[in-house]
Amino acid sequence: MSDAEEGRLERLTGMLKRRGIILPAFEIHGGAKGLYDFGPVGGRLRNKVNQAWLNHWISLGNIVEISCPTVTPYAVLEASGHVGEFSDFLTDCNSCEEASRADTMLESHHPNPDSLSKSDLQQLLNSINPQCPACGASDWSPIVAQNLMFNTTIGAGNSGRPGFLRPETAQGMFTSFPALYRHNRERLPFGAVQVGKGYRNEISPRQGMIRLREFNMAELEYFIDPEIEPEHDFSDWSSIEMNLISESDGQVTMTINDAIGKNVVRHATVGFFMAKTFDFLTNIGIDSSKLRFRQHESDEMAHYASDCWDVEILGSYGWVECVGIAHRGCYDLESHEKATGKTLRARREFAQPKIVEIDGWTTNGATAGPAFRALAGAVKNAVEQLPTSCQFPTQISLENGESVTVDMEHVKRVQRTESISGEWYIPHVVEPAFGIDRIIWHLLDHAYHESAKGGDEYVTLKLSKTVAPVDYCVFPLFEKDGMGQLAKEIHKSLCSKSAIVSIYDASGSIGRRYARADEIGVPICITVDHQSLQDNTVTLRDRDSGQQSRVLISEL
RNA sequence: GCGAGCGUAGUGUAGUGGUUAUCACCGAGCGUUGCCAACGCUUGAACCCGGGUUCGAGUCCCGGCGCUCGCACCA
Repeated sequence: MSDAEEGRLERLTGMLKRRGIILPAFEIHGGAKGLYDFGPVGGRLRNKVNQAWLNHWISLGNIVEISCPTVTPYAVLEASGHVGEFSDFLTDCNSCEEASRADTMLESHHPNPDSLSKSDLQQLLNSINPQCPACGASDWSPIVAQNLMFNTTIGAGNSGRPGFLRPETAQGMFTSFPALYRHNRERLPFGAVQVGKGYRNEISPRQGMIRLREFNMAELEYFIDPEIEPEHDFSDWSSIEMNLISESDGQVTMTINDAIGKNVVRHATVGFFMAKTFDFLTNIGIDSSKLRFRQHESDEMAHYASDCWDVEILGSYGWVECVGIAHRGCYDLESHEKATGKTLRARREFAQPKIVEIDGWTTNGATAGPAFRALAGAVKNAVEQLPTSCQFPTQISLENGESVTVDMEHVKRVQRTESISGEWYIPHVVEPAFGIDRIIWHLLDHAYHESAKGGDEYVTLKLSKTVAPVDYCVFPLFEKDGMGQLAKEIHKSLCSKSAIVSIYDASGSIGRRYARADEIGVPICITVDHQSLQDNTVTLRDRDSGQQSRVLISEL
């Protein structure tokens, strides 16, 4: 990062803290790494982003919103693979005892240290022996694997059982698949969305909002039948060229439709969600020229995924992954099925039912049991192998070499016709997963504009109207002659409208008040002046152009 | 935390140690209707988990987990 960029970043984070958008949490107690507050302005911003996200997906028509607990029993995350796999490789500085991630320290010495095994990573660490980012020493303890989940105990004392705070919202959507399936009238495809908190006990949180220990995430799990070719309409994006970094072709620019046609994007539903994600991000104010899709390398992708694209956004910390769109196959549902023995499947009917004839023998438990005692199980197995034409009594030899006589009273005929009308299969899942905090960070980063105004530095936060935390500021030119009162009335009537936030501000010069409003990105300022008292009009000032226009109060 | 009771399809349930695990509603498909839970045919779905006793466990025993009710506590 250049000095100029570093200066901008410092001024931006300073402004965010000063104006109550994003600030370090628990600061009066010394703060806590990786934990941030959304302040009085940021809280509203976060909510609007979450809401815009939900609306964006729910409008597809086959998506439902659910909300699952963050406290999660051990067994759930064991089944999902998180207990075993979800860990980072950690090494301690022997000089200052600061823990660091071995892979991140070696990033400049290996193309993808994240993919290395523990022993390879240890070898690389030994040969490079990097400096400790905290104290500068080069003396490291052996690498240990550290699980990234916050563990907790569900219930008190001896009756408590182990659990974790969820590291992602997804598992709750997989475990409630049967309810979702039935709710959706047993028809695929459908999806479930959830916004909420996730927790990862990061070893070294840094870069502000980029790596957090408690974070806001928003995930869609979209369930599809792998045997049905997906049909998506890409006409909305036919003229939009997207920046793609593909595993095989490197950096390319093409429409999403072409990318699917050329198999750069391997699955149409993944491509569809990439396009929808592009829309979402640009609608809320991400600069499309600072947005790219990067395909995971084979060694970077989770072993079960068949294709995965990250959305990376360019900001003060470089290109940062903010969204992951993964084709997860049947891995998740299958894992929970194996762990629980419950059915997590969807059904497809055959065009024609299959007819299966069953005709043979089995034992009659009520007579064969007492007759053969300990051998009853083996006799049953042997009898079920007998041909339909078998005559009783008959002599049969068992697996253990013994020979028994089976009478007619020990057996019964099994004869029926089964008609099999369909089959059960495990749906595949395509999952777009959004890091809301990272997206909000980049919204702010992209919206933050510095300019010179009369020799002073002037800040405008050019947030999109869909996410701007404050919709209107109402200013009386002066708080006298009834202007203050009229302005308060306007403010009050705006506040009474649902989903509208207005701020009343009468302190300081009018220019200073515009500047305050611009700094938190208020799109429109309303000013009550002398003329307002006579003709019931006010001036509307547009944030980005500074243009003013007069409108009737009744038309606001 | 204490005491009592209970865990069978999505829901509510039946099930003398041997059934292809009952019934109803329900869901899906097709048809007849045609506007606020209609009808017919086809079809789908379950014994909480783990041990034990037994030739054989939904059923008996033990442990775990969960739920309900009362008491205690509580945002």
